[in-house]
Amino acid sequence: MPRQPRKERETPRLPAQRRADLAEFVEEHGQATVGMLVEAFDVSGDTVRRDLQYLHEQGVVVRSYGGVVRRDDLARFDPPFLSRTDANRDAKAAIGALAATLVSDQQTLIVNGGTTTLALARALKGKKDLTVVTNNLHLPGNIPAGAVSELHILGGQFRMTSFATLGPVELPDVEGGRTHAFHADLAFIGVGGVSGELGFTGGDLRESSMIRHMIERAERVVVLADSSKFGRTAFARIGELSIADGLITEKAPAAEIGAALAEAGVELLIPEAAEDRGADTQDRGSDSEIAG
Amino acid sequence: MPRQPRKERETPRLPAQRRADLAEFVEEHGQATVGMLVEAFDVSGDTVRRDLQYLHEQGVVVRSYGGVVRRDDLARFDPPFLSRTDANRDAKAAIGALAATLVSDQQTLIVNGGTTTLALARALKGKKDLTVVTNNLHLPGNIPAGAVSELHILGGQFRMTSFATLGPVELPDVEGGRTHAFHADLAFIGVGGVSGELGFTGGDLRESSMIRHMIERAERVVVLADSSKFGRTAFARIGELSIADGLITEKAPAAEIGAALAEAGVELLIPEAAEDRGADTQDRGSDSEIAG
DNA sequence: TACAGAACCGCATTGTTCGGCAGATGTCAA
DNA sequence: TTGACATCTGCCGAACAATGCGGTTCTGTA
Repeated sequence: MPRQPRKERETPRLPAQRRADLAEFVEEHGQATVGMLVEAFDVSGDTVRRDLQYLHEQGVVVRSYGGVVRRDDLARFDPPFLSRTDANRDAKAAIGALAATLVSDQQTLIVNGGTTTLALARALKGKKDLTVVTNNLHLPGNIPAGAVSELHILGGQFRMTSFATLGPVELPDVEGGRTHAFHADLAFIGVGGVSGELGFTGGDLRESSMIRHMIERAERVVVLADSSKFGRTAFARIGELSIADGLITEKAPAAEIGAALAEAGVELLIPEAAEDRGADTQDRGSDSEIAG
Repeated sequence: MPRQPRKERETPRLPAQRRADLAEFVEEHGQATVGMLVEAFDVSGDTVRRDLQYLHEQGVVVRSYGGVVRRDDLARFDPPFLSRTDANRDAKAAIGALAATLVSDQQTLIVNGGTTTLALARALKGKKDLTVVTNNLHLPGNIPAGAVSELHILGGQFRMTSFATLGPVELPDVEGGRTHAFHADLAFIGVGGVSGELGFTGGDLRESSMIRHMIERAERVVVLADSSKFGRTAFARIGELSIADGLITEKAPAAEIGAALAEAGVELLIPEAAEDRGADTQDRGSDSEIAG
C-alpha cells in the first residue's frame, strides 16, 4: 500500500482509528486544511481527502474546498471562523503577501507578535521547509502546516494584548538547564509606531527589548507596518529606523517619514495595486460551499 | 493443531480463553493490529483474524482493515448518534469544572496539552491571581484573562497534533542564557491512556517525558482523563499510576482499574451528577463503524 | 491571464482478507 | 485400542482494500 514507506510508524494507526482521530482533530480545532492533516497524520493528501470525504458523507464534518469545518460551527452561524475585529485587515493581508515574497524555501525566519505578522504567516502558503521561530501564539493555528518544517515557540510570559510571549530570544536546550542562541535569515517585525524622530516603537518595554534581540539574530530585518503606524509613537522605543533593512506597508508614507527612511537606508516596499481586497487565504466564502 | 509448533508458551490457552483475552487486549489498548495480536498471543494471523471476526460479530470490537478498534472510540463519530460528541464534550467540561474546584486563588498551576486540560482552563473563570505554566497553546486563547495573573508558556518545538510545544519544563531566565526550574502547587495532566498494568501513557515520547518533568515540579498531581481513556494504552509510557495524587474522570472506571488506582494511592474524583449520557454507545449497530 | 493548490480519475503496489484444504488433537462409542 | 466425527489451526492462492503517485481538470488568488 504505501508506495513510499512512512518515515516511521510512531503510532501504527488503523485506517478506522485514523479517521476517528481525524474527526476528533477537526472537532478540536474547529477547522482543518488538508495540508494540516497531512502533516498531523503523516499520510498523503489523497488519503486525507478520502477520509474527509468519508467523514463528510457520514455527516461528521463539513467538507469545503481546501479542508473541512466542524459541523456544528456552521450549524450555529454561517460566518466563517475568524472574526474580523481587524479593521485594517486588507492592508495587513497585502503587507503580509508582499512580505512572503521575500521568503525563500528552507529559510529560517523570526516572527514577532501582532496581527500584521500574522498576515505574513498566512501568506507563507506554498513555501517549503521553512524554520520559523516566534513568540507569536497566533502562528501555530494559522501558519500553513505544509510550509513549515519546524515551528519553535519562544517560551516566556504570555501577554494577552499582543497574544505573544515575553522572554529571551533563545531556544531551550533539549536537555534543559540552558538555552541557545540561533540565527535566522530573516526577521519579520511588526511594530507599534514608525516615526522619523524616534524610529520604531512598540507598546511594551519588554516586547521592544525582545524585538531588539530578534533583530540581532537575523541576517535581514523587515519591518511590517500598515500606514496607521506612520508618525505614531508608541510607548517603548525599539530602535532607530536604520535597524531595519526593509519596511513593508500598504501605501506610501508621508514625505517626511519617507525621507527619514531613505536616509536610514531602509528599503521601502509597497504592494503594486494598493486597492486590494486582501489575501485572506484562510477565509473561505462562508456559506456558499458548505458542501464539497 | 499447530502445524508449526509453538515456540513454547507457558500457557497454552484454550481458544475461548484466548478470545476473551484478545478482547481484553483490545479494550485496553483501544486498537490492535493483527500483527500485534499475532505477536502477543503467539498464534497465526489467520487464527487472530478468525477470532476478531467472531468478536466483531459479537459486537465486542469493531473490525477494521488491518486490525480492530475498540467500539467506543468509533462510536463517537457514528452518524446516527452524533450527539455523542457533545456528550464527550460535556464529559470533559464536567471534568474541567471539578478540577477547577481544586484550585485556590493565588496558586501556581502546571497544565499540559490536550483538550481535557483545556476544559479545565475554561473552568478557571472566577479564580484570582493564578500563575499558570503550560505548553498547551490552546490555553492563551481560552483561559479566562481575569483569573490568571501570569501565564507562562514553555518554549520549544511546536507539535501540531497536540497543539503544544515540546521542550524542557523550565522557564527562561530574564537575562537569557539559562533556564530555571520552578515549583507549582498543582499539576493538571491530561493523558492518553490509563491502565492498571502500564499506568499512564501518552501519544508521544517527548511529550510523555515532559509530563514526567511537570510532575516532578508539582506539589500535587491531578490527572484528567475522560472515561474513554480507561484501559487504553497509548504509545509512550508516562509512569505508574502512583505518580498521580488524584484522578478526575466523568464516570467510575471498571472495577479492575478502580482497584489499581486505589492500590496506587490515587484519589478518584467523579462529578456528582454522573448522569452519563455515554450509555448510548452501547446500542450502536456494530457494523456501521467508521471502518472502511 | 497566469499560476498554485485542490480535487478528481485511474493505476500500480502491497499488505489484508477470504475460502478451501490438510494436519493435529480431542471426543465418544464400539 | 481404534475409528468416525468435530474442532482448531496453519498454509496457500486468489480477491480485495488502502494508499500513494502521476496526470488532468477545476478553483481561487495574484
